[in-house]
Amino acid sequence: MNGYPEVNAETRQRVLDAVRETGYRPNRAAQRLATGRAGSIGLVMPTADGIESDVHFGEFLAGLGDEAVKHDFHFVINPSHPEEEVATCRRLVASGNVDALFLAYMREKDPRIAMMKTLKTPFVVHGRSIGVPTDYPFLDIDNTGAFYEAARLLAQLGHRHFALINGPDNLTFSIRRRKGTVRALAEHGLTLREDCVQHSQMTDEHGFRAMERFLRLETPPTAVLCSSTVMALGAVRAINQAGLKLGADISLIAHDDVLPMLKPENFMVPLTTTRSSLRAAGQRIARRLIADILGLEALPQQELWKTDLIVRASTGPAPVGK
Amino acid sequence: MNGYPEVNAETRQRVLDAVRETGYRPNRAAQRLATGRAGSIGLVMPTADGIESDVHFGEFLAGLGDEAVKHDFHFVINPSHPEEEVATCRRLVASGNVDALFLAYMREKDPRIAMMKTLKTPFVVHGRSIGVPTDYPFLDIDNTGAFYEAARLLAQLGHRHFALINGPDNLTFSIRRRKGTVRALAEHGLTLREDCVQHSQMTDEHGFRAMERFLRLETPPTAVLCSSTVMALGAVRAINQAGLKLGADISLIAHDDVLPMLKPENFMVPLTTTRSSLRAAGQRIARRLIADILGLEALPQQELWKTDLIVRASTGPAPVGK
DNA sequence: GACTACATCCAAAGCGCTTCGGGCACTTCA
DNA sequence: TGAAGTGCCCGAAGCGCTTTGGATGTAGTC
Repeated sequence: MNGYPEVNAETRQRVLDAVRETGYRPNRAAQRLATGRAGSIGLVMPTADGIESDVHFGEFLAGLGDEAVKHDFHFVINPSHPEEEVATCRRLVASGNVDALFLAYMREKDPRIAMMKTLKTPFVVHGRSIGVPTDYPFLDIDNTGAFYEAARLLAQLGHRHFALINGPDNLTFSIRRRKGTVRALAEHGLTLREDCVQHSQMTDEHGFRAMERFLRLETPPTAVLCSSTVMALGAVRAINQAGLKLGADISLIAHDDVLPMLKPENFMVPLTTTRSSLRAAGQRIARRLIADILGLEALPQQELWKTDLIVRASTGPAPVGK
Repeated sequence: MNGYPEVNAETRQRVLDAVRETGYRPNRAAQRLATGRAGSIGLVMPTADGIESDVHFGEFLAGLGDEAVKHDFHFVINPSHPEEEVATCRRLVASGNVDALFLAYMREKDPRIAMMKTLKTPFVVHGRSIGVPTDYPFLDIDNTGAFYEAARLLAQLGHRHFALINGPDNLTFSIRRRKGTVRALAEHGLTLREDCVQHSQMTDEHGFRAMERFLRLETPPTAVLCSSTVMALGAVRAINQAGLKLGADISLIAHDDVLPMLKPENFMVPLTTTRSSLRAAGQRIARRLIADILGLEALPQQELWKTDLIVRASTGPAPVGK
């Protein structure tokens, strides 16, 4: 069954027939015990009572799945309180249950990376940390670049007052997006005011609340960057509710993870976006992990994907006099 | 380490100390091989290139995780093409990799149930099938009742023309919701016209398209039932775009799975909903599965949760003359 | 003092698989 | 004709754990 070269074709056929008839499946646990491998990718899912789930997680998982199914791999998902991720990762690997680990939700100086480097289990990071040596395998999108270009476009359109509706402030993608924004503004002699920045889970409600808050400011922003189309949803609602015209009174660019659930082109005013498919990232990471485990093709260890800046109707020149 | 009663307290302490010092973790594969169990719940994730991922899946998973983390259980997720779910389930169980299986996305006469009954592995179904004996463990919400009551409320408000924006037509929750709707209408001498029904994946875009289509009809509906707040999002947009007033010209009730990402109370016009927390369902199912595996408390094998009908501003009396 | 009764500890068996080194039968070559 | 080689098959070892039936030592009993 395992493709040894010295067995007779006829004998092999007999075995295979028997397998089919009896519906035999090798016991994975025994297989793993004997070989040390069993076709599984481990991941830690941050969750706990009261902690909001993240839509993006499911989409990413779908991508991992697309690829995994092709090689008969499965996932071992270890739920964990977000505070205990390092310990959970270590335990997951030590349990000998997984052939490789996938790491996400990177933070600044993320301790998981150093920990993983001490082990021999292959891993790939989705995203990148900050403040630790960049010598680990990762796949990230150019968050800094994406938001730099988005902010630059808005600045070129004459906008002077910016706001940023961002993801959680401890995650590195948020940090980089902010950095990219600030850099673009600086080049135009502008700054991002502290009261025009929101960091939170990426839900509709947080987007709405943030935008509402911005619009109550003495000098409200005319240009808004938004870390997710889900947050943009809320932001747009707040804009409408305030009687403002998106793309005229106020411009907005959102990052689009290409969630099938919610497409920026279908917004009442189609959104200008920085785009990068989360699902594609999942597929790619699964591919790399599996190639690594199986010793197939050597794929690049570090990848930084550019995002697309797609201009639609939600951006326009700054309103005069603002 | 495994709590045998005959070992000296002092000896045990020595062992435990050693464990701590060396960071020893039992190999799960070996553990499973020896005991036949290893603390894992299996689930099959329907996915494939080109198949849209489902937001609801992630939320449900979070619920499972909340509970699993308390007992140090993990999940084994086996991605599978939706067409091959039965085979994948069988294989997952046969692989001896999971202590229990969780089944979702139930269809009519779902073959997975009969298959699982022939095995000894515990399982719980999320939802219920139709057309097979109801003697298997499940947790479902009363979809028929939910949509019956929602439709009845709208009928009582004087609505005569109904539409239904539903999930995929092969899933039983969709079938039951439709049945509940039809039943309520029948009691008021009304029918649900075939061209006022939409079955599709529950995304914003499908909601929008469906609503657009309905509004182009000669006699457009004034009352709309919607299987998800995500679809309602699109539907509401179409309503706005047509210049109609939600809650006045047209009434809408959506089913709310309590997704943190998108709250019906935050819609521009807050949505009337039938509510049942998907995450809570996940927690409960994990609880039942784990109790079963560990032989803890005996929990009910079949549960049918009522939904809440929460009236907000998206429903109102039928416009006169319609 | 011999014997039973405990309290502990330990060693062997076995979970189901993979790997690997022999071993058997047969062929080829000098 | 014997040695060397080849094709194929199979049995034994071992992966790291749990379980269990002694074995060992000590205390209590008559």
